[in-house]
Amino acid sequence: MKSEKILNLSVDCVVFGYDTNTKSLNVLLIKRFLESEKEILVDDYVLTGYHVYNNETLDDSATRVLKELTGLTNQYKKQFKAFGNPDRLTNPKDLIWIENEEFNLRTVTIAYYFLLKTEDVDLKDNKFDAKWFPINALPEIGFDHEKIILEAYEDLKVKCLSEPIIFKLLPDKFTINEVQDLYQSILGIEIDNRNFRRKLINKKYIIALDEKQVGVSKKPAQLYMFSMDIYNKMFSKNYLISM
Amino acid sequence: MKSEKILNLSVDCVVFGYDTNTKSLNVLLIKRFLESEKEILVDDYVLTGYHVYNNETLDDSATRVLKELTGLTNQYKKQFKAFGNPDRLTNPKDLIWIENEEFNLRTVTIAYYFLLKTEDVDLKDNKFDAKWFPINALPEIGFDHEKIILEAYEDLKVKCLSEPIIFKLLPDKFTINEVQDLYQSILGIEIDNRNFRRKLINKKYIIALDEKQVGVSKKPAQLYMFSMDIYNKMFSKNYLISM
DNA sequence: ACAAAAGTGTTATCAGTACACCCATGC
DNA sequence: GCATGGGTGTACTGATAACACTTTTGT
Repeated sequence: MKSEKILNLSVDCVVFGYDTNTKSLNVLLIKRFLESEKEILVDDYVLTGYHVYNNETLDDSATRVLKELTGLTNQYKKQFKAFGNPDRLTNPKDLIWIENEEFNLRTVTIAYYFLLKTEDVDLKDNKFDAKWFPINALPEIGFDHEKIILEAYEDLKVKCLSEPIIFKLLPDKFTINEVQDLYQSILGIEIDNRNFRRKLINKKYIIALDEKQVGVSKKPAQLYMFSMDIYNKMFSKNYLISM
Repeated sequence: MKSEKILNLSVDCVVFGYDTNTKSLNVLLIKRFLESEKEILVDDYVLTGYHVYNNETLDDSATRVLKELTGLTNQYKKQFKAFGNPDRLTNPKDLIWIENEEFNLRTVTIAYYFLLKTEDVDLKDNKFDAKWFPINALPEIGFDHEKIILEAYEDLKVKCLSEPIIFKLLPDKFTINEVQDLYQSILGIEIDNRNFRRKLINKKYIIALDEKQVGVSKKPAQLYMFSMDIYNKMFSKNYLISM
């Protein structure tokens, strides 16, 4: 089977990263720019995405797209929804853009989100002009990609309450306060520091290291790591009905 | 835009219903049967599904498919995953079957599940030979549809813990014990009746009616209903981090 | 010595869990 | 009158929530 693009099928990837300095949850977007002789026709940002090839799985497709953008593989990935409204690519700007690409007008996209460590991504000389944007300060966005981003964000909010995926967004070694800041950024809430510390430190899969922060200009904090092994052994399925 | 099938895109619907008598969570499947002169070529069950039309949304597509099978509209519906492995339709039996249909070999299906009241479905003279099967006693199933069913079931298990979707599976008027039985069927667990009653009756959106069961051969139970209005007004988003 | 962020304890309240018997009804 | 499923109360335990000050470090 020859490797051919499926013209009415794509994957789009919402790439989330967390910046521990600015304490903001960011999305990685690529630039879309097109001008004629006298005017700028398209100038905005979109998700990274591409056609699915006829001989690859949807998951592989998303993995490939992420790799082309960031060079990274083996990142946390979740297929969260398919978007396929007949009019999803029919804004005037999008129509102009599509003329230059091999897209079918009616394309269904399988949307994924990725969670990764901002520090792992090097955007110097990125061939797509990729840039991080805070989830709360998105630029002008093309296609229906803003909707896709917001639905990914909703899914992330729900999922981070019940699964330890938050650690995918943090460095391997982190402080308790960094975890708290991250929860606060994602959920948009305030959390009591004392209660949060106690709760987190009591988890067996949160391991205190023999290390403290270095290079900080104030009191350096204790570092911790997350152990997926221990977490998995704990069978953390509890059937708490809380509807 | 003329209404045309998109040959490499379909929706498949996992239809869940609950039988309060047998206390089993059921899935509605349709018969697949094909024979040559001398042998039976295909004889199993599959999900109901169909191509997406080029001028309809994915949601509309699923709604249409459900309506053709059951006559019902306005049922609870959730798009939960896309399935698109290149080899998902390539079992020998499936290849024989596909010859008779207009399917592309590489078809991506957008999978939905529906929750409805078994009593609302009339299977007499159903043109697809549809039949209910307990989720724990599925027959031989074609394509990759068993996988799709099991993933729908997993999603349902998780979702019923945090959202009141369980009532979509029950009659409008139900007893506390019916709700308990349903949770037990879905989750495969035992629940303490006294604790469960207290918890449920204390919810403001569970309303005791001025009615009891009729036509039962033992002590008739108090009937209750679920109020979506009250539930919605309660803003039940609580940010309990329980990972 | 000072600024900044790290780190620490107690109490009150609520929710979950475990557990065994009586009651109302239809037959 | 009896079999069947419906319905009830209490005590224990663990988790959450509210709340303010001291400590450590780098500069």
